[in-house]
Amino acid sequence: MTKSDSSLSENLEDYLEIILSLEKTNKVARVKDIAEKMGVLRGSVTGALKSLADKGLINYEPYSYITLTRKGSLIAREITRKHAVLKDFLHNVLLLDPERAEQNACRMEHAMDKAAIDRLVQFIEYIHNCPRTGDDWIQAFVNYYSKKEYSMIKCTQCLDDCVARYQKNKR
Amino acid sequence: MTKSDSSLSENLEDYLEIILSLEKTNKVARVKDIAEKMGVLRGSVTGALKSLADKGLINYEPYSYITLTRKGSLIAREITRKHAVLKDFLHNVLLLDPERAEQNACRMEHAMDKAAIDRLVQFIEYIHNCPRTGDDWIQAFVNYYSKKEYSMIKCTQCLDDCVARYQKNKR
DNA sequence: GATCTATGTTTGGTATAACAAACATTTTAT
DNA sequence: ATAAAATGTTTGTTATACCAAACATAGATC
Repeated sequence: MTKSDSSLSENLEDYLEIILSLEKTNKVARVKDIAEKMGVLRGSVTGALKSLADKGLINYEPYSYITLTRKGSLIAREITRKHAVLKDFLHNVLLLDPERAEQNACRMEHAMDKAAIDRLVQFIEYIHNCPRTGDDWIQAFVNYYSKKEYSMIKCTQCLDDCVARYQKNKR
Repeated sequence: MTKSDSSLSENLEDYLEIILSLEKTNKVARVKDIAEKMGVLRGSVTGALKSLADKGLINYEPYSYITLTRKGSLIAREITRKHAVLKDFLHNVLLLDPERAEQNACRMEHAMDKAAIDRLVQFIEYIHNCPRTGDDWIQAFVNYYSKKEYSMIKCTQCLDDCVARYQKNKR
């Protein structure tokens, strides 16, 4: 495996991700649509496509449609998965608004390796499955961060509810 | 505020962060040390320093020592804070080993905006302060991710312990 | 089937960021 | 005080990635 195969720039990762999403909706990707989604001019896309083709990640012939190779598809799906996981965490756990979650996920997807993402997935799962946490615990986070002084007054009640819910679900 | 002021490349952010850390240990930063920490040759540093000086982020005269301006210091500390928060989360919450936590934090620090980091800080705090979670809950995450099948057998005991600990701390 | 329009490519130029190696300056040691 | 060593800078080249605008091709319309 040559260097150019293993190390993809963030930029080229973005191209792959976009090509995958276009493949899903349109079967194939077109330069015009890629340019639009990347926010660049069509001329800039051609260069990127040559680079991706060199690395064996897309099937590309000038003036023809673009599809991902097996290898390109694997990478594109990996990045798309990272994106989805991060957006889920930012929006549904940290409770950031959808736009901000999306913007941050777009950049973070290039910064985290597989081990970190995999562990984050397990962590999100843990929150949902552990009887001590769950969705209501996440919702209670709103009370925590939205108030200057966190009121611990309701903790007794909250803990009781948590235990009661567990007992109820156990049987 | 001109464009060059507000938008710093990840690369220049790294330089600022390194200059700050060198200032802390050596009062001033030297080209040689910056080059070493950045993993580039000395020649590459000079160009970056000119760029940072242009943006008013460092005090720089050829052949002289380098210090951060007020503005540069603010940005450098902001990035350093992001780095610390992320490393803490990756290592002490997701329980990634220190090296991997560090590597991921290095890249993520450029990807997350202030709102996302601030919310993450609150989330970490919430985990520590909420009676339903806390340090022992994080430790139990090890059991969750390290086993193929998560055993819910000990949940009753864990929940009881959690309640007992809360009652004990309350008085 | 020729023409027009949309789409894709090429070319020349810009900016960032690095290296290698020649060169300049500063500091250290004799 | 001078020579040597360490440190800092410059220059020319490379690679990525973009734009603008000229150019080429393909598809749609008449």
